[in-house]
Amino acid sequence: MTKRTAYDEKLERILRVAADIFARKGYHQASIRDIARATEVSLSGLYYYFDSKEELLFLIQDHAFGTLLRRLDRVLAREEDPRRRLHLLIENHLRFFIGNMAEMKVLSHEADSLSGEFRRIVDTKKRRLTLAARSILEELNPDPAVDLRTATFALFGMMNWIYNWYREDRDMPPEELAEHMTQLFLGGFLQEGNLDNVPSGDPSAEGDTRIWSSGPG
Amino acid sequence: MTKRTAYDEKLERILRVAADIFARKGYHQASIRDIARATEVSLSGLYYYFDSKEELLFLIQDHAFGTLLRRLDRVLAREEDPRRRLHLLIENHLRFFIGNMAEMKVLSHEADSLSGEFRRIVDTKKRRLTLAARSILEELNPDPAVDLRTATFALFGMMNWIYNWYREDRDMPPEELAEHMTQLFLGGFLQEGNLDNVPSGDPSAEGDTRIWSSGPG
DNA sequence: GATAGCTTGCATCGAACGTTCGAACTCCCT
DNA sequence: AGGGAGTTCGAACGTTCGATGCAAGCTATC
Repeated sequence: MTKRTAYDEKLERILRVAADIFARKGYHQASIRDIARATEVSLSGLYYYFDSKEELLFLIQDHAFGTLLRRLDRVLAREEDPRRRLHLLIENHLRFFIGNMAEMKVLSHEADSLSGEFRRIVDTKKRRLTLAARSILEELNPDPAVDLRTATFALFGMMNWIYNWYREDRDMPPEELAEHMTQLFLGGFLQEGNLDNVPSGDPSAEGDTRIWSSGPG
Repeated sequence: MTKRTAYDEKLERILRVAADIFARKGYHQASIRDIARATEVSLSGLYYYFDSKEELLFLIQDHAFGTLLRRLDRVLAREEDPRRRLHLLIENHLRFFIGNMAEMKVLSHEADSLSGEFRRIVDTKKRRLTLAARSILEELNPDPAVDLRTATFALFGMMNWIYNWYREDRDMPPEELAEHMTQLFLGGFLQEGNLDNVPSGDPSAEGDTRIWSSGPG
């Protein structure tokens, strides 16, 4: 059924190039003229493939999120152990993120730039992803003192923030990064087994030694 | 020295209102006319307080970051224990973040909107904050297998992401959130003492499913 | 009541923006 | 060879933007 027409291919090319530009300059900064120049399609010619700049943004986001979710479903389908499921979710997320930095930056950064029906559709997909993560965390039977909402968003924060710092030529590949983050999230930063409560301030503290003093008094 | 003139107060009010607008509409979306309307200062009147829209954005970011760093210095000065220092950093960060959501959203979201000298100055402050966190993590003597760069940015991701989900009326106050995140980061999601490595796949498992395919080759 | 700092309204500039429209081109089916 | 649908284009529209200039008025301090 889904025949691969020339139309489809050109549209996908436009989406890819536009995502790059949106990622680099920001959605509102980037002009349709920029995209026309980069795609080598005329200004008016672009409007044959979408009705408005906002729809173009929507198509990028929806396509990216759809792919991410589809892969997640596929990957999670054949694993039951909660820890491994968490690891798979993180790996899937990071792999796709790093492999499609532009799209994912647009997704993270321009969430508010959509409105109306466009916004609703993307938000629904986002919610599905959040719930998937949350339900895995539930399966893990965490310390009941842990707030699940906080933990879920902490996890996504950890993962999604990478577009602010990750460099392919400098940082480890996604699979390795996924291991690190899984380990970290499941309690891996300090190796020591005993984790008594994080200390609250001790009133009998020492003098006024400023250990880390870098800045203005 | 620093006398509190009417000029200063009005400027700060402008910065505050402008931050609100930038946070809500985005920097490029918001017009100087929007800010004139909201501050009830005339269009030309605004330009008495800054020379360009970009400088206005810079003033907001620099002021917010400056305050954050100043408070951090003060708070860390009287604590030596690395765990408590980490807790203080997180608490300071979240408290300021949540108390100044608009400014911090602008800071996180419009980092790329500055250029030249403005950009340089803000980047320097950002770097100082990153290094402060990193050096505390070093003091903690973590599992040497942990990559410090990754861990540092994971921590900031966890914290900075909150502007995407935190609601004052729904979520816990910053102090409590700081405890949760400190606990989480130091290894608190699962309570169990023994954290053997995150499971690598058990070869005796089901069929040919690749359970945990990590790492290149 | 003069002086300096601050503020206003209004008019205007050039540049850039998203979008539209009718004409033209290309390709395939007959 | 011809026709029609699908695709592409150049040119232009109307609007908004950041920024500036200017004459006038306000207000507080000496």
